[in-house]
Amino acid sequence: MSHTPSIRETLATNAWFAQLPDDVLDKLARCAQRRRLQDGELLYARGDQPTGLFGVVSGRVRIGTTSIDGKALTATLFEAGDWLGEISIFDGLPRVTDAQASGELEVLVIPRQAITDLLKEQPELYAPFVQILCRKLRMAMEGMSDLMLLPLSQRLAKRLLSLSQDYGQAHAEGKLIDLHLPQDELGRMLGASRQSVSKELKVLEKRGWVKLAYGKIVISDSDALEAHIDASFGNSSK
Amino acid sequence: MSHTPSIRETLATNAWFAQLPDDVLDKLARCAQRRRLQDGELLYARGDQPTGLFGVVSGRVRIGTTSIDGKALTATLFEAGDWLGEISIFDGLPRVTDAQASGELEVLVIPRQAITDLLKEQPELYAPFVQILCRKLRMAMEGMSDLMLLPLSQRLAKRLLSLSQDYGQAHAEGKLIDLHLPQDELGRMLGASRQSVSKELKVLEKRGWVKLAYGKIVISDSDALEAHIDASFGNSSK
DNA sequence: ATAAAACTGTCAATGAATTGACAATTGGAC
DNA sequence: GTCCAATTGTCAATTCATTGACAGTTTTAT
Repeated sequence: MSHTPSIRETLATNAWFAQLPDDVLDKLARCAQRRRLQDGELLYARGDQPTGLFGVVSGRVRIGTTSIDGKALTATLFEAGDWLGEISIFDGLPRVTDAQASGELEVLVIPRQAITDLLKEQPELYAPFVQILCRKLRMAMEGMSDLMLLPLSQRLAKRLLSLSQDYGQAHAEGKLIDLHLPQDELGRMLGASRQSVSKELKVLEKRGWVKLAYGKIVISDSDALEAHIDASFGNSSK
Repeated sequence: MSHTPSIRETLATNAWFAQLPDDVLDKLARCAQRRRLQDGELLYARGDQPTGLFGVVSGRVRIGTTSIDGKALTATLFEAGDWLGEISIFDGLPRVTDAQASGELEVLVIPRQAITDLLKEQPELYAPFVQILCRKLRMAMEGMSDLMLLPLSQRLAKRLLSLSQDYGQAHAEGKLIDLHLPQDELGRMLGASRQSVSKELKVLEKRGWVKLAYGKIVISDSDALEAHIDASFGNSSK
């Protein structure tokens, strides 16, 4: 295998960290540690005291919760380059969600202390964190309103488009989403059962908007999906 | 009527602003303006460019969205002493929600420029804002997971408890919630129809946990409600 | 190459919530 | 007081999604 990047290098590859001044990066790199996890292992669990901020080096982290009766929900998936765990870092309160390795995972951990010290010294570094918090807050609010106001069919279309934007690869017949993302995980992201997701996907396929394969989805007509999201029901017929 | 408090005084009555240094408060007070709105008037609408940060002096603000087909959702209600509109202030992006006066409303407006200038000069003032953002983010995530995982009956119980904590007044038979909060508004907060809310409320009443009256709700057994929230279904029978 | 595991498609039965409709009640305006 | 508007209670019909079950397919591990 080739050269393993140093912690300092890993930090610098992230768009968000790259904007920080060099000396800050050095400092963070010095207290950061690597950690490896197996598939399914928990980075942290709901209710845990906050330990640090995590950066995904390779692999994927599933952020979610599981209710008493076993029902699960997935809020987000984080990939290489993403950072997670800020909320508890800032307010010091217990974790709201579980963070679980989905597949082999390698993360960088920056201890909470390091972040809070840094912010005390250079409070102007709050600014970029505030941007992140705002973005997450917007996403959460939009997700909530979608959940209340849109039927599954439209939530699915929306999620497919967003996945194709984030992870889509060019492909002969459209944009290919080739995450390891089974329908039942999609269901957990949408607040729906695996069977319902399967059914709705089939509908979209029959309309020629997507193509389905084992573990893969190709978005072949994103314009149509886009239109589908905005369509209210009433105005389609009559 | 009695003495109308100055803007400076109004600011100081808020727990959050009161923790700011005096000179900062003076500065903010100088650029803040009062604004009065009629019932139903919009403070801002989804998609608007951000203008300022709003503080409720008297009355109530309904934060929500309305979808194309007229379905509405209420995310929060803000009362006197609450502040709203931070997200757009920080990231400069358009409003995600509508903010609508519910009843007569008086607000204080601090222009965006004033906040951003202040933060540039004294970035340590980010800290308290970050706390607010974190709290909202936690609430949003919890709301989302409730929406996906809990049946209406439990979401309702949860909301009633939280309303009684925030606004409940002591009362002979329990804690009285006497907001002007019709069942159909409750429905918009819970992502449910007015009829379903009515039905579930009746169930709670029959169990003796709440008492219903026109526009009022008395929480008579909050422990039972608490227990109801945690109860998964499977384990009740069999 | 084969078996096991993971994933997908589909169906019938069930349940939960919506919609629309209407009657009954309450509060406030005049 | 009287009337109107707002709110509540309830029902039947319907839509939407869940659950459980099972067969078929694809991948992965050995």
